[in-house]
Amino acid sequence: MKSKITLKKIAKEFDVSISTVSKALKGSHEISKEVREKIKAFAAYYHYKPNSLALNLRNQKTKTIGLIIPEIVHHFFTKVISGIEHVANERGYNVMICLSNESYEKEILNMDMLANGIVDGIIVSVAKETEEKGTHNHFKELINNGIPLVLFDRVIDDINCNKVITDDIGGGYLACNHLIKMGCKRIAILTTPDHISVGIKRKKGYLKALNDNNYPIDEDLILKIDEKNSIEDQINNLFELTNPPDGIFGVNEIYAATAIKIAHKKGLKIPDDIAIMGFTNGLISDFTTPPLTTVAQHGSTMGERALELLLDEIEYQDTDYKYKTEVIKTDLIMRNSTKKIPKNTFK
Amino acid sequence: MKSKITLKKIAKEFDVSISTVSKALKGSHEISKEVREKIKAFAAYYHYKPNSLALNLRNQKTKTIGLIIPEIVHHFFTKVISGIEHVANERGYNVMICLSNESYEKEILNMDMLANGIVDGIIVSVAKETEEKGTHNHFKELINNGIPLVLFDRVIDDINCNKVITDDIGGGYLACNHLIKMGCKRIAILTTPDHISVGIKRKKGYLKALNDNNYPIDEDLILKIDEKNSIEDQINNLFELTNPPDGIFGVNEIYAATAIKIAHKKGLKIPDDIAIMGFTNGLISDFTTPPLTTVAQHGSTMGERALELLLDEIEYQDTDYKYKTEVIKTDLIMRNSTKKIPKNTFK
DNA sequence: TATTAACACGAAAACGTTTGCGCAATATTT
DNA sequence: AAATATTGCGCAAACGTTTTCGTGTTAATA
Repeated sequence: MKSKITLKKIAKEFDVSISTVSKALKGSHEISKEVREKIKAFAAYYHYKPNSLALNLRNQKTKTIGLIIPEIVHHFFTKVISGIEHVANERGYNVMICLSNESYEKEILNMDMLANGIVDGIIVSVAKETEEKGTHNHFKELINNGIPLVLFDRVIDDINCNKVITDDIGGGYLACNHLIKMGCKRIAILTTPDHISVGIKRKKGYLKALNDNNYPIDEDLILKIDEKNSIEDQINNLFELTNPPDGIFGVNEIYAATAIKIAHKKGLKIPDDIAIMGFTNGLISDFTTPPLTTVAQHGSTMGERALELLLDEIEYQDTDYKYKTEVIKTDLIMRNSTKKIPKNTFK
Repeated sequence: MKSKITLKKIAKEFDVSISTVSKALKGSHEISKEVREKIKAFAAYYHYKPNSLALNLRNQKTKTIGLIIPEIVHHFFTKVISGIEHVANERGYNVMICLSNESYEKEILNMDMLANGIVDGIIVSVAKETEEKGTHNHFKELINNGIPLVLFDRVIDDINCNKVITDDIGGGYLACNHLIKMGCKRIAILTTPDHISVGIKRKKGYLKALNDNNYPIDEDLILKIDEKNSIEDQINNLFELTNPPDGIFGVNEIYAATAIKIAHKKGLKIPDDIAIMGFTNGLISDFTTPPLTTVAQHGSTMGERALELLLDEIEYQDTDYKYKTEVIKTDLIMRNSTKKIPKNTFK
């Protein structure tokens, strides 16, 4: 276990100064060819690599950016990470990923840790607990400290910074509108409690689609799922209604896939008896029976754009930088859980 | 955009030396109570936090560990990350996650980057390309540089370091044996090409189970899937055999779930006509129809153990450290894709 | 031969921290 | 009053790097 080779050790080896070694390794013509070559050879032999900490300290930048996400066992966030990694590679940056576990405390802890010189900028998707609490001082402080911040997916309106969001309203509209086109008459939505921003927006799109098509709004068909209790039990109640839905829109993959599961148990045929849609084209959607029609939200594009915005801000020279909010459009992925069955032509 | 507050700036503010400020903030009694208090108050007001880079450089350690995984859009690895994060939090470490994208080059790039003082140790799951290539010098160099290394899941036998592996052979045995118990007579395996270590091992377990039960080995039933071509097409061939299988063991979730998909298309009933098993209890398994019986490999436990081993090595004081290889047992998760149907009692 | 140019290298500061040691100035003891 | 103890603070080194400036030696020019 020999310790790392440094400029100092090389300098001692040849009885020259540290600066000579540094210059030699950089190929400076200040240093005679002879000395240059032998130092280079020696360094190569011992696999010399400049210590990053020292470099970062000197340069006052780390070429590393921090990413704080609520959860990692989640397909959407892994896609975002892929997108971020992709751009980071291209532009010579590293990524430090931290998990908030949806906790307000942990989010602050992570931010404090990253903010102490470790990273040049931070990308965050806000934890549920923070959204619920509505306390945003840690973000303001970060910005005050001059550390560039980009919020994505779950953002906070009154923080002034770059943002990348999914067109959740448009996606909700897309989903509900599709179910209407498929001939559904009573369309339910499986959504989140009211403090989750993306849930609210997707529901907004759903309501708009109903309105635009002159469908009545039935509160019985709006199910706000509380994840502290059994998701399956809560969705099951929907199927027990005296006047049950013939179309279901789940605002995420799990809700929709669980609905499929229950429909199977009830002996309902999908999509004939009931059509089911999801949101987020994740791992599950393609392997349910039938495969889930869903709204794709392009996680990796979001990641790419988030990092690009961050780096633009970091590398911006002038003083008149203007923050942007980018909206990433969603797309409908048609599969068989909502297939249109022409009336009276089947059997 | 005011820049970060430092000891130097505080020192200038009160016209004292940097060391006075440092000591005051640490509550040293060397400094008079009066001065101590006013410095503390000032620092608190400006949210002073010591610069991590400087600290790390001075202490010659970073309390950060590096993690290199081949892929992140993969449930198993996200579970491992969760486990690692969990232990890291408890023991005051940070985690830097890097993706090799299954590429040999990128793996080396990541290792080089991490090795330059940024981290105190590294955890790696080897990229497919590296396994295929069989070149392991970068690992040896790392160890030579005195940087602790832990390999997990996909490991290399002739690298001397701590390792955490799944009991892949045992898991393969568990799966195949279960299918035998369920009454299957012709059991196929969907596995990987021969250079992927975990695929080989799971197949080994499958072969052992066949042997132990005096089942013949039929090469037609051993399908090595080449992911460069359509997985679905390759599996489909299995169903077209003149003497097709009545049980299928996929060495991962995707292969098994794809088999289910094809069985549905062929109009086969699962598990009555054909039983199907997976490996890895991921997101998909619970949402297929019927839900997949599978072998759970406890990713988060693996992550936890990997980091614990790494930190033990990092924090070890004496010179007689001994490397360990930990084998994490697998468990059978019974679901309905392999349900035993008692003969002649159904319909 | 005296002046200047070119060459080859070293010293030192800077990034932000911590900490052992030294040294005044005061306070306490003989 | 003299010797000693205590208090309160600063200096400087160390971590590893880069880079500006200075300087001594040799070579080229006037």
